Amino acid sequence: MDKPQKNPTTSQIGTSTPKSKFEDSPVFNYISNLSPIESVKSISTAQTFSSLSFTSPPPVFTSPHVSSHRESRFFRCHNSIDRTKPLEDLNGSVCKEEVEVPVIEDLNKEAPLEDEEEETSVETSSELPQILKSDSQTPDRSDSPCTDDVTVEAPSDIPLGEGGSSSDDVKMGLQKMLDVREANDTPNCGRLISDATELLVFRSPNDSEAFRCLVDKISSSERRFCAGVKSTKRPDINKAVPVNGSSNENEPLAVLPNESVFSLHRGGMRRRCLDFEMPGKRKKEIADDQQSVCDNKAAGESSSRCVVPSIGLHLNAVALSARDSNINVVHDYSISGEIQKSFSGSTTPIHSQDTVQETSDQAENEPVEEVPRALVFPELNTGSLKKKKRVSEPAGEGESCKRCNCKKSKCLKLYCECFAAGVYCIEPCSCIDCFNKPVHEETVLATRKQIESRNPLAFAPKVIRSADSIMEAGDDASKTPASARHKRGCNCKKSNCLKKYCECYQGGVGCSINCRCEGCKNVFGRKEGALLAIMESKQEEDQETYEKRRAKIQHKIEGSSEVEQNPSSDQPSTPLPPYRHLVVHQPFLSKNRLPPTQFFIGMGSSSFRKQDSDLTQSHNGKKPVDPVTEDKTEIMPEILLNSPIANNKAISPNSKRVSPPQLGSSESGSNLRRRGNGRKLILRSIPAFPSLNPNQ
DNA sequence: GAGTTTGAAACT
DNA sequence: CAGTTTCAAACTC
Repeated sequence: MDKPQKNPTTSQIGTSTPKSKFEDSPVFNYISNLSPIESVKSISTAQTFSSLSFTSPPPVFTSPHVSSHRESRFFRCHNSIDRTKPLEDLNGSVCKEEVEVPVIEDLNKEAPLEDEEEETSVETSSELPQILKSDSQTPDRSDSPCTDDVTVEAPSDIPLGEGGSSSDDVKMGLQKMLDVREANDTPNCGRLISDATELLVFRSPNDSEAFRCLVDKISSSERRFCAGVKSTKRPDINKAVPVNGSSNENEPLAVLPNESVFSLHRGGMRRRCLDFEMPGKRKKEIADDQQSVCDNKAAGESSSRCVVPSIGLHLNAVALSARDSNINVVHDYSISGEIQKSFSGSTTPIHSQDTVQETSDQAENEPVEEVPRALVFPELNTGSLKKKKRVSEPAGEGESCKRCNCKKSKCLKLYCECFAAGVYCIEPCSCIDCFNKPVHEETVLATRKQIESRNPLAFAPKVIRSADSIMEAGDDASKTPASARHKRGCNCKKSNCLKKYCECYQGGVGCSINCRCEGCKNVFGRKEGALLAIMESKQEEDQETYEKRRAKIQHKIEGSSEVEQNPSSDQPSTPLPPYRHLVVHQPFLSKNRLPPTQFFIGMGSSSFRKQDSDLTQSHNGKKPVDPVTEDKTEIMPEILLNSPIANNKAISPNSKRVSPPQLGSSESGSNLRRRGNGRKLILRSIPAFPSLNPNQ
């Protein structure tokens, strides 16, 4: 992996522009082949999401893993990019902007270190970076949409973690950086955050909102280290390092974190939940103990925004949260959860590590952090159930951090949003008799397995987004980044797909052939078949013709859209999800890559979906084209043009349940590819699954 | 906040 | 596979 990656890394490092070169390069192709992930970076992020969206089969909470991966990815990307510089800089100058650095600073800040501590801190700082790196790497490997990133990071990481000498150098560099940062403390954090966010944004254009959330999280990376680390690891790390013994520390630290991270990513879901909880209680305690500035920030930030937790976990959640929301509210837990994820990875592994470090740490000082997560959870659990009803945020917003209100399902069925999202219930949940907690991990896993046995895609994101358009670039780089659609489609009869009752609408995607809805007026895209013809023609046509059509369609749409939509008049009436307008823009996207935000938009737009649906319809012929849809067809073309969207076709149009991704996925993917460029996207996402496990 | 509506999930 | 029931979110008042 590393070798091939390097090239990409360099290119990546360069910036977005280099990417194209990359992609073209044989090496890139080779890499892409290796991993399901697509090459395009900007898209890649999106892809990652999409891919992530599919829950990996792993016994553990797959979905969570995914999420964690994603997050990590973002980090990675960041890190990778910045990282290269920083590493170099370490020797001499320090790069402020790098994400990692900020983290380090935070750590230092948070926990003033004594002489011994300083060493530890140094190590810890190194560790942290390593962790980040590792995170990025590992996930990349598995998920690898960001293979490039991974490759980039890999080199840096290796030396840090493994090589003793290198580690020393790294430490030195880190310290320097820390020192510098300390000088700049607050400002740096801001910068770092902003920088990080920017980087992230650039890299992962996919879901604007989701992205934001991610970004926030990333920005919160500081938090993670501060709060999350504090709560879970941080203290441990700081203390643990010394405990372990200076000499040995290096290796263990480097190694463990990485591993843990990996495992976490893969197994992450659970932890994530844990993390969430952690934040609630632990943060405070930790904050008290350590007083870290970071915490303060975290607190302030925590209010922040988004919670992407679910995102990671489930695309659905992400999509939903992002879109619907408006979500400004971020739950602390979400952040913490992320943090934990990043660090903690799989529960067991994490624990082991943590426990080790913690034990040492505990011996020295703070017991609080010591407490094993499991322990923590229980408490949280007990309190959580009732405590809070949903926080001020309407449930919807909170989606990012899922909160449920289950009374009879014990949060062990898909009725439970938390469970469905692959996350544990947390305090904010108002569920009763909740079993979706770390304490009942076994039960949760068993139940999950059961459900998955019934429907392998049960925990996969409901809304599948494909970012490939770019990949397909062959068609048009400009094309919409990705289309999204509901995996199964909706079955709305009364809501006209204009309310959140409709999962398609809720997910911010248009209805597709897969939908069995009646009177569909989905603002994001009505289900219709007419588009097929267009699609086909589109494929046939040269890009130029394609674009021409697009322009025409757009014009038509612009003019007609209101009229057509009018039937519903819904658009106006129903608040459009944030993406909507974005979607509109997409069509316009030219070959030039869209800014991240744009991609986002595109992703969100359901319209693309329709294309897929249309195509599928033509093939399947399942649903007769609705009269309404026909009207829409005009609109659809835009979408079609824009979206290379992958089709779910993997999913049987009729069947409610999606065929298992794994088996079908590849096939479906092939099928998709056959049909059109757009379809590829879906398939790719599927491949990601396997990767997760193996990496572990 | 309580009650109703809605559609997915689960069950038969 | 289709129909029914259960469930919890979304929505309304």
